Amino acid sequence: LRTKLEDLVAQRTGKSGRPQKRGVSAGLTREQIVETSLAVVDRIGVEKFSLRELGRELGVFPTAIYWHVKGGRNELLAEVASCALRDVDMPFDPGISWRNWLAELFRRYRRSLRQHPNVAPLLGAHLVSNGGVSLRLVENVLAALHAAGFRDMALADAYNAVIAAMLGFVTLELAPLPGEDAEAWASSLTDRLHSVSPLRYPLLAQQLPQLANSAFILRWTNGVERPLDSGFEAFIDSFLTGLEARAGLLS
Amino acid sequence: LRTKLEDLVAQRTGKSGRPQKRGVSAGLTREQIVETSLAVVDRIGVEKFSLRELGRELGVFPTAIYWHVKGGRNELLAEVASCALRDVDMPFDPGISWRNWLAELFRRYRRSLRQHPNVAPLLGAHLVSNGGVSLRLVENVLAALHAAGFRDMALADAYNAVIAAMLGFVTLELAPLPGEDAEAWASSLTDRLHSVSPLRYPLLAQQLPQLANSAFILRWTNGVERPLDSGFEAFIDSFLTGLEARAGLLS
DNA sequence: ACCTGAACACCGTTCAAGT
DNA sequence: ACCTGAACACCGTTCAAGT
Repeated sequence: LRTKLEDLVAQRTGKSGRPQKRGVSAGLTREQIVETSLAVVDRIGVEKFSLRELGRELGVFPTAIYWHVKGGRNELLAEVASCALRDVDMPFDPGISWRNWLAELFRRYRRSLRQHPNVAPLLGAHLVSNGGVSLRLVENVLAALHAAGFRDMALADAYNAVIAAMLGFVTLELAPLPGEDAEAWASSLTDRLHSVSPLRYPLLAQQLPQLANSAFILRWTNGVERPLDSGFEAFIDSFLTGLEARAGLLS
Repeated sequence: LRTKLEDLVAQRTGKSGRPQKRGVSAGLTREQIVETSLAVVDRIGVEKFSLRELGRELGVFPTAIYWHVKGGRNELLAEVASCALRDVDMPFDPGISWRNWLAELFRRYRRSLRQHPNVAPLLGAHLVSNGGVSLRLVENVLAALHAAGFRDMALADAYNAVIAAMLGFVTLELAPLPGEDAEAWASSLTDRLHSVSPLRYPLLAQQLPQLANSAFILRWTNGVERPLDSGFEAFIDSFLTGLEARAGLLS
């Protein structure tokens, strides 16, 4: 029954950090909080990211954060997402072909996310942090598609397709492993693949050398350790070729 | 200091459910647990899904679940993911064109996930639950691509592109809203869009009627309330047209 | 204005104990 | 075999209090 007290003690004397400078302003700023949050997410992932851990890192009580960012954890993660995409911005250059411009955008987006892979689930699978993509980038994509000839409804559809293409592959490629029992899960998957029946799954069994741990659904390592470069290029090439064909039909 | 006691009491007397049948086997089965888990995820989403809530729903102590599923929460969510995709399976029919077969697969996948939209983040953004897609489905996709002429490395790349296309759009379309402050966040986004400068963002401002709440990054509602049917069709049409062109270059 | 400190209502998971 | 019950080590968030 005294564990509660111990909890309270642990609140300030966590293994690593602890609040210091008693009674004096720690001089927190919103930017500092967001940047530290990104660093923490980079280190432990969004699943395990907590305001208490962030407080430890900053040397303040976790509750101090709320004064600077009212929205708490959610708002912080949205900021982290847009922070990770700082460098993706790319002015649309009417000199270059719209297709090449989009291809370059896709590659830049992937390069940026590879610097902060743990942010991928935020961008790909949560509405809020979709706001991490800047309106400037949206405008530029619209400009590229406008140059391609898309208008009105066709523009909206093409836009949605482009954003899905930009986020989709990379979200999957960088999808995080299970937090704890990663190696147990990995070995259970390799067992399952090793004992795949060539009768029931002939192609899978035959192509396994090229596919195991290098293909979606069949891998136990994500894109950080094992980038899917050629798959990515195949994907954006297919998509953009098709989009070009679509643009050609626009009258 | 007595709150700990109250916590323990609350453990069995949660608002809704409570363990009954003292001392008698509750007759849990793994299937029952997984199906109830899916129902709970459908109701409250994976973020808020907890073993304690699941225990309440099942009328047992949350710790009882560990006897049936050793892996705890992670293993359960993986099962939930594969459970949600039960009906996606589709035999490859060599009679139909591989392109049409893939298009139909994409639509089936989307239809299935629309029945369980809260499962989308699991499939799109976490390595484990990628295992939710059955090996049968993998084999069939390989068969379709084999019929298209892809071999070896080109097959692996095409496969990765196809899976990314299948999951990517839908993951984004069904991305969940922020749990709590959804309406606060929504109104802040609408404000931001309403006050978009036509000088800095000419296309965005002009196309806003078609884009607001219907386009990625610019919406505050997900695909459950607002399906992006035509965007989806544009996406898969572009991708498949490009893939077809790629297949044509194969020698 | 900015932060501490206590408190509330949650979590996942382990493990001994009951039946 | 199957479940209870207690315990441990965590969470996010609110709010009064300090300075």
